[in-house]
Amino acid sequence: MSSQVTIKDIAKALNISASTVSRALKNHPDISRETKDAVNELAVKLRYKPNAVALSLKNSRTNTLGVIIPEVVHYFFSSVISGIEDVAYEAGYNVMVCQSNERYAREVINAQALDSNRVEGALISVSKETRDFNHLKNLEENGMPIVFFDRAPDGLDVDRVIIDDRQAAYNATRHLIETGCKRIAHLAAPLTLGIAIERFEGYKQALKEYGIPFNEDWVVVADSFELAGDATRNLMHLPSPPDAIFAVNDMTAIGAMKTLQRMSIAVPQKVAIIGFSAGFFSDITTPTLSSVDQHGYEMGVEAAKLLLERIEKPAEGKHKTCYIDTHLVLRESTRRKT
Amino acid sequence: MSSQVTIKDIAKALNISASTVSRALKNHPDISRETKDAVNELAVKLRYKPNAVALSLKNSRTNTLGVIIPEVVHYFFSSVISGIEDVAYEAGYNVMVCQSNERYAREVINAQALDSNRVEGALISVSKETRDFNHLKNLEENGMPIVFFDRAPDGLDVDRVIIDDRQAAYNATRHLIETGCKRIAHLAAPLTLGIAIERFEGYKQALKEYGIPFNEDWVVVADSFELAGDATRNLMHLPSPPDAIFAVNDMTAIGAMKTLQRMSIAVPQKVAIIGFSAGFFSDITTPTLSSVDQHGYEMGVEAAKLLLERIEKPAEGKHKTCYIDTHLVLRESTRRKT
DNA sequence: AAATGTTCCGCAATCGTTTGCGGTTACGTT
DNA sequence: AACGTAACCGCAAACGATTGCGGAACATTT
Repeated sequence: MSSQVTIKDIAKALNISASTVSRALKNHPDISRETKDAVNELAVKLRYKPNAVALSLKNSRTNTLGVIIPEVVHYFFSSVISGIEDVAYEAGYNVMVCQSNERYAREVINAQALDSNRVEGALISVSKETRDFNHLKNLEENGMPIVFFDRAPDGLDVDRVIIDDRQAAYNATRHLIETGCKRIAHLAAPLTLGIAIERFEGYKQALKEYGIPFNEDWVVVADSFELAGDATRNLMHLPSPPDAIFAVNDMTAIGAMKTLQRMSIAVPQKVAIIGFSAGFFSDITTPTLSSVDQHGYEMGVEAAKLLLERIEKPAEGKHKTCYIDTHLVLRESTRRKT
Repeated sequence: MSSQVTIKDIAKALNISASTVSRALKNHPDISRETKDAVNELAVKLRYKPNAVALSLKNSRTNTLGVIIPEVVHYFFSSVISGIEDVAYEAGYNVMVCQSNERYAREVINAQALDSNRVEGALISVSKETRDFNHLKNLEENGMPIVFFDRAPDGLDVDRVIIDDRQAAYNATRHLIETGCKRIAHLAAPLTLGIAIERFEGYKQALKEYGIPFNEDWVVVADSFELAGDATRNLMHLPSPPDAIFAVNDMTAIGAMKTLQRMSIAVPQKVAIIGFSAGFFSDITTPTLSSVDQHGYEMGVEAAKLLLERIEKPAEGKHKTCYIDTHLVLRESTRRKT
């Protein structure tokens, strides 16, 4: 019952050797028509399925891609997974998804699991906690192709598919400026994350280019719905409160928006808000949220493609950085250009 | 470089047999202290990692759980995955996630993939298209333990972890009634899905018990943000428009809410709305959305636990249905009790 | 001195599949 | 009658790790 049908079972039942069965199933010319027919008939009758595990061992090819992401429950990351899955599926690969839950320790274990399971390549977005990349370097030194997406380790020569965070942040900030905002706050992510720094830099760059003085008080580390509440309240109680907020991600932006509404501050008239990610809930808030679309699905597709490329012909020296286009999705939480 | 270190490599380097290396690594008493030390030292030096594929073949245990879900990009499903992952991880299992994308054909392929990869058990939520369950029955007949969650095949004796959809729908509808609504519409999912029927039944039952006549015109099949728009407009243009809407899921509820706002109909004063799922975006709408919390994470945890139980001691005859508690999350889109 | 025990290690089979090589028929050719 | 040649098929090794069994070398006991 519980034991799966093997090639040997078929062989035994037909009184032939396992090799013959194997060849018959692959339509090898050495095997006679009758034998093939008999084998095939019995195979479907017994519901024979090749044992992928045995094949993996034999071929040293698992046909599996590994993925390590911080958390599936974010629209952006699950979009990426969708993109990865579609490409992998098309190419005959399976996908093994691991979550780090934004924990470094768990990420290390995940990396080991991928290693032990001999996945043929890994797609990785590092956790917020991760500062040391040795577990990932080891992976690569062991010969595992890796493509990083969205969050890549800084200062390492690796393949990565990312967005131009600085540019995107610049664009978002510029839009606020161009729609008349002058006192622009930034809710940032912990500056351990490379992308957090990039976005912060883009923000500063836009201010600079438009001759708006940078005000330290208007930059607060707050990168979640919950944290945005306090941060926003504090900002609005400053002697000189901001008239716009650029948030490092959508949930933070929404947290800020909700708080402003509770304080009866009109969005976008008094304070404009722009987020980052364009998770689809940016569509459902009132007012709807302007945001930077990161195109998660696309990113997943490109990352998986690049990884498959690396698996086919490994490491031809140079590592590659692939940029995914972003674009501003302008909705109701920012003002219109005049 | 690219080839992984095996037990044989260690054996060769130390001029001992593979068996000895294996035993040394497992601290077998037959092996002398010195040999063990030598082996262990070399093992860490060479970064030896046991080949999980070879182990799987030997033990006929892959230590992997398979999951088939409609789409990861829904908060509910990704929550479930999180729950599953945490339990699996704790028990030393890996998780292989497949998406059906709500397509029957893809679900069949997914099932085959799980079969071929010899996962030790499967956690499945069927697609909207799926009417024929033979691919899943085959799996089970081949000895693969399966636990269904949320969406289980109707009329089949299987293990499942679900919510009491009828009761939950009843509760939601009752709440509308008790807060003074009298003309309650229902935006339903296609009635191919068992859970759609159950929710519809719960809705009707509440009406009946409170002596409110059932009005066919107020039940519309619409189960997405987009579909909710038209449905809601049509409903509100009826000679006798509803004063409340019970939607089969949150996105639909939000679609309805957005549409009402665009029609300048006050929520919840003119029309109250309650959704189903309590995805966390129910928190971010304005007004915030009342909903039925399905506890996705919990469901994942329970489903994984049940599956592990079945894997340990298989099919002791009876199949089990495990109900996850739901509860009403009352927020601003419904009226308050008086 | 012989028997017994102890310590340590290797042989070989196993999991399921593939594949090079060789072997067995049957048939046709000279 | 002897040989060549297709046409079919099986043996065995390999992938990496585990494990029952047996064996060599040495120490201890009688």
